[in-house]
Amino acid sequence: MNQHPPDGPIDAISIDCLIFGFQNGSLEILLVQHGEGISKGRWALPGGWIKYSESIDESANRILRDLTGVTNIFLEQIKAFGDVSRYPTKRVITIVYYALVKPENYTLHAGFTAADAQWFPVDEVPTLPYDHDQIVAEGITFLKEKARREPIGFNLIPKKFTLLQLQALYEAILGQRLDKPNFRRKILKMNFLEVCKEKQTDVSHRAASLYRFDKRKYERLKDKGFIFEL
Amino acid sequence: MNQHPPDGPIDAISIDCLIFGFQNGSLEILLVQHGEGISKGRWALPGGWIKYSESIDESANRILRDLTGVTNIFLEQIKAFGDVSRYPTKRVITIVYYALVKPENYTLHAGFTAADAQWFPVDEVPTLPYDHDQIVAEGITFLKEKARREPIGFNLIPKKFTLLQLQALYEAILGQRLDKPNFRRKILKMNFLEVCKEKQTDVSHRAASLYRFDKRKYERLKDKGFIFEL
DNA sequence: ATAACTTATAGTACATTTGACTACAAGTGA
DNA sequence: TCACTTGTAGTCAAATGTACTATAAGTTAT
Repeated sequence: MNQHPPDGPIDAISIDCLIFGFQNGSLEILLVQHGEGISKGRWALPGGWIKYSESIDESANRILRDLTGVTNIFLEQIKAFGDVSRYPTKRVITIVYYALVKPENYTLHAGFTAADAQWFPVDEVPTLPYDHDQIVAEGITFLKEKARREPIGFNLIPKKFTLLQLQALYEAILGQRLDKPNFRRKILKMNFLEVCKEKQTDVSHRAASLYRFDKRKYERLKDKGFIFEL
Repeated sequence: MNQHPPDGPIDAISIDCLIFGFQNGSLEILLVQHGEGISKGRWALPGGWIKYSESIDESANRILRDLTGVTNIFLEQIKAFGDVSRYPTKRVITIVYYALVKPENYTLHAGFTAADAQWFPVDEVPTLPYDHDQIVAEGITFLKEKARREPIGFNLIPKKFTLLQLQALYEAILGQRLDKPNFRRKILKMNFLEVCKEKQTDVSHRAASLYRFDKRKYERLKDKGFIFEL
């Protein structure tokens, strides 16, 4: 650990981030356009090198922060990708993280080697270089599974939301329609949603109640053996 | 990729293997005793370095094969572990794989830098060096989740098995008792088990039917949307 | 003001699944 | 033949899932 500068890169290992957002009723992914190097001009997953002085989790957080200005968000490792020829110029193994953010909270600003940064709906993602297509595909599968069994969806919508918004989110993630009354009943029965006093505004129909995800309640239930399952 | 000998090690990244077996009614893990180096004499997870010429999956398979003589088994990546100080002498990130094997099929032979290799019941695993305790703990959690939602348990028992054997396996993995008639009903209803004509032999009671896991049937069901769940 | 429309929210009825059981069958060995 | 062990089938109430219908509470057009 001493023969390297602590903030130097370990150039055999990189981090790539799958950043999911929910906008206009569909699930989106954040891509950056390379401003230099062999993939100049192409869209790819935001990524970077791990430094000697930081853990891989810290590294992922730093890279994401530098690319989006976002801190303190839901960020978790998926797995490592390490085919021999996945990266053209040398042997690089990459560790993939995914994050869930609310796009409206952030203004994108391309930094470092990125010429641009932009959201793409998951079904309109262009062909990506390296093995990023494979990473995106596996990441979406991973997210679907995860979202079904852990209440992570709340990271994608505003703090206060209507049940229909929540339902629309899950329909987008899972790729299937859900029955409205049944969805309401199921999710309310879980007992970790709290009704706000406020109601929806600026809608041209009956205003729906706003709800809030009560993380404490959820944690307490989980400790007692409750398992979220959509 | 050219400035390195293809079979040289990438010494910033290693592979560690969590090899699960089912024996004497309990879930066990394979450990090796280090024969040299700073951890000489201590038990730890079998692991090794990734070579420039092999993918990480191939690497895991090779390491496992060299340590156990086993090929062609269920082997899958869990995730990477990369805390800064997880390894004492230098910065090493490790990618962890897990495998499910039938211990009775293999004779352990310690190789390479290992002085010995031995099975330990999961609740009798000694304190391990590095972050291997954490890896084992996370790995067991991972296995529990996985076993509940994918029919991987069949890799731990003989091709032909009784329903009670299968139940005992799941009780060991999940760490809870299951009701016999209900377990039978549930698993048979899934329709991917096939009754063999044979029955159990050498038992001093009514012989149970032997069953076989029909992978083809399972795959067909899965394609139709069926989801295995314990 | 009222009708038409949209979404919210409540409720119903039926099928399926789960969980805790009981009962009986089929072997073994004393 | 009886006691004992394990295998296998079945029962029943409770909980859950699924496909609906119905009504409430607003908005907008007439």
